[in-house]
Amino acid sequence: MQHRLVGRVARDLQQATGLSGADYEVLVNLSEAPAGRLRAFQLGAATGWEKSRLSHHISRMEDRGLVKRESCPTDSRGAFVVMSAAGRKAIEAAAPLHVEHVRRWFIDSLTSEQLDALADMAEAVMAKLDDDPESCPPPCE
Amino acid sequence: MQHRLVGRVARDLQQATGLSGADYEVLVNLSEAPAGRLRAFQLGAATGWEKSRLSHHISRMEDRGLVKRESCPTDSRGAFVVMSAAGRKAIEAAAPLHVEHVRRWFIDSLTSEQLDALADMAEAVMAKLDDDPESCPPPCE
DNA sequence: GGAACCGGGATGACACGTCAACTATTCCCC
DNA sequence: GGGGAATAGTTGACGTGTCATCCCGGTTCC
Repeated sequence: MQHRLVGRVARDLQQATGLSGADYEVLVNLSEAPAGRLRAFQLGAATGWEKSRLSHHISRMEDRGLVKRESCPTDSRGAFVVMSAAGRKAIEAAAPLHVEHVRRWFIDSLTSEQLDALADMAEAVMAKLDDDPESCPPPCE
Repeated sequence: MQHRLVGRVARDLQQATGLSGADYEVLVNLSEAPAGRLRAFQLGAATGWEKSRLSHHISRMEDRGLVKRESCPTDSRGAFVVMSAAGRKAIEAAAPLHVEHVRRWFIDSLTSEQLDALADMAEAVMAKLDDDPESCPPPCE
């Protein structure tokens, strides 16, 4: 069901705005940052992605003109990811639609008690994953 | 959380047995079928995958020797997917491990009441997705 | 000062999924 | 029985995600 739900919401978003779920997540994070710019590693932390995935995705988004890369003056190996005007426009168009879709397909299907219960479950599973000997993928800091 | 959980279980499975989640699903379905063989469309229905995805995946598994394709005598456009000896061995090695991992990371994190509640939620969302008028590309307002 | 090491990031190869054609066969109905 | 729709499956292009590897600048420590 998770697969179908996410697939559905992603398709709706894609069709309506041309943004993938990943694009959306990147742009949301950038739009919440001062001046729409973040260091790549900060963006990685915010999304929980590996740096490799992030780098690839930023490249693709750069090709489509949604973001730009800028070098960092204080750490010359670093890179900023900056939202372009097109990126800003895209996220502003997409956000309300996306919220509405999630509500329509997910939130409205469940009662608020169910949502609370679900949050508890997610937390329980995450806790289990966290205090594992060698589970490193997301929170290695 | 779903992403992390599935990722974790898949990595464990991959590392221990060399099978991906998709491989596993194919082999489980084949192993439950008489003679370890199914028509491609039956396998598609069982997994819920599109035929294209199935075809691609079967090709990859065929390259690795886990399954074979055979043509169907009664419908010459059809194809059987048959588990090979290696495939049988792989699934028999993987199944108990996989069950144990799912239990460890998921089932044991939750109470049985939570699991029941989760099943209800999944059903509710699926029902909503099912009785959709195929929400048209143009936000049919 | 230089070697070893670390952290930020890029890159290439590859697995996976989806979409859009395309082929080939079978079904159905006039 | 002949032609169009439906069915079964394949293929190619493309976007996405992971892994391993490399590069390069900064730190640390001798």
